[in-house]
Amino acid sequence: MLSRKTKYAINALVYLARYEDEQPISVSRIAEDRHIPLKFLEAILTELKNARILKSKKGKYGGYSLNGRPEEIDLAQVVRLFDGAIALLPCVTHDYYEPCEECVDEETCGIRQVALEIRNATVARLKGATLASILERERKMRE
Amino acid sequence: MLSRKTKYAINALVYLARYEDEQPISVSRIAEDRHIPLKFLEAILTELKNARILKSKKGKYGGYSLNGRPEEIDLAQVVRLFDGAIALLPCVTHDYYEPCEECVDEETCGIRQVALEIRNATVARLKGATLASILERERKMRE
DNA sequence: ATTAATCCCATAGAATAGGTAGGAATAAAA
DNA sequence: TTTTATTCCTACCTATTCTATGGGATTAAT
Repeated sequence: MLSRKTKYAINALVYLARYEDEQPISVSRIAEDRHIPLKFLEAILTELKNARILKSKKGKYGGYSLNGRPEEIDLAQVVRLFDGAIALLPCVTHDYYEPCEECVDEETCGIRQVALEIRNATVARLKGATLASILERERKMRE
Repeated sequence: MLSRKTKYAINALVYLARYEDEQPISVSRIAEDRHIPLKFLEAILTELKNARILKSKKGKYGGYSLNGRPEEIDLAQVVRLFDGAIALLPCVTHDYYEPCEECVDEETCGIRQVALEIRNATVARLKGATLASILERERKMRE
């Protein structure tokens, strides 16, 4: 399951994409509109900024903006940032690779194969889930 | 990522399937062979027994046995038992269903669709990963 | 009786999740 | 130049979950 942090992050990003032309948007506006604890969201947006997914503008009338087009920002990036590896096992991740401590022989590990297939399928879908595509889906469903 | 508990459980189950004709097998044997902390494994096998995935025989020469054929026991059952829901969001699980607190409109939620597709694909693969199929994969790979 | 198991209950340290508090720095507007 | 609205920074806090460990009661085969 995704952590609250990740879900809040996704919600905030979708919000920013939706009101793209009103950027920069303040943390407090997003927090109120999406019912996210203010200070918690502040920390989340800071992380997104450090990861260069968002950019910020300080001072009055400042706030956060997407650092890139909604087509370029996808859920794989966000999930990895907050929840770490997407895979079920450390030995099938690309970014966070580590052997399984208890794995006697990685080459012939039957669980590993399954985990690898699941990872590949999941990553592909998360990468396909860009902010743009999420907004598009929502638009279609509202009809 | 799967918890250690789940990984230990899977390892123990594969071990039992592999030495099916030597059942019942004691906790201490599995713990030593697979390098799992004894008392921790004891608790894990108790849970598997309560879930009727294993059965036990007390006293000398006792131990644990699979409660069913290796074709009938799959990773979806095990993962659900120890790590809970497989889905990324509570609103797309079957067993543990809960709405997302912050979700304004579940019907038109764009993230939900993605999460649902991922869940379906993942569950299908985990259900396909029976103990029998895992052993079969390992056999093939050793060639 | 002895031995080798499971069963049962309680405890505990470490890490993580989720959230809070207060104030400094910055920048636009009045 | 003061006010106002914002991000930035640092520190803290609590509850829960994860990963175990310890001791002894019960059961059953030899």
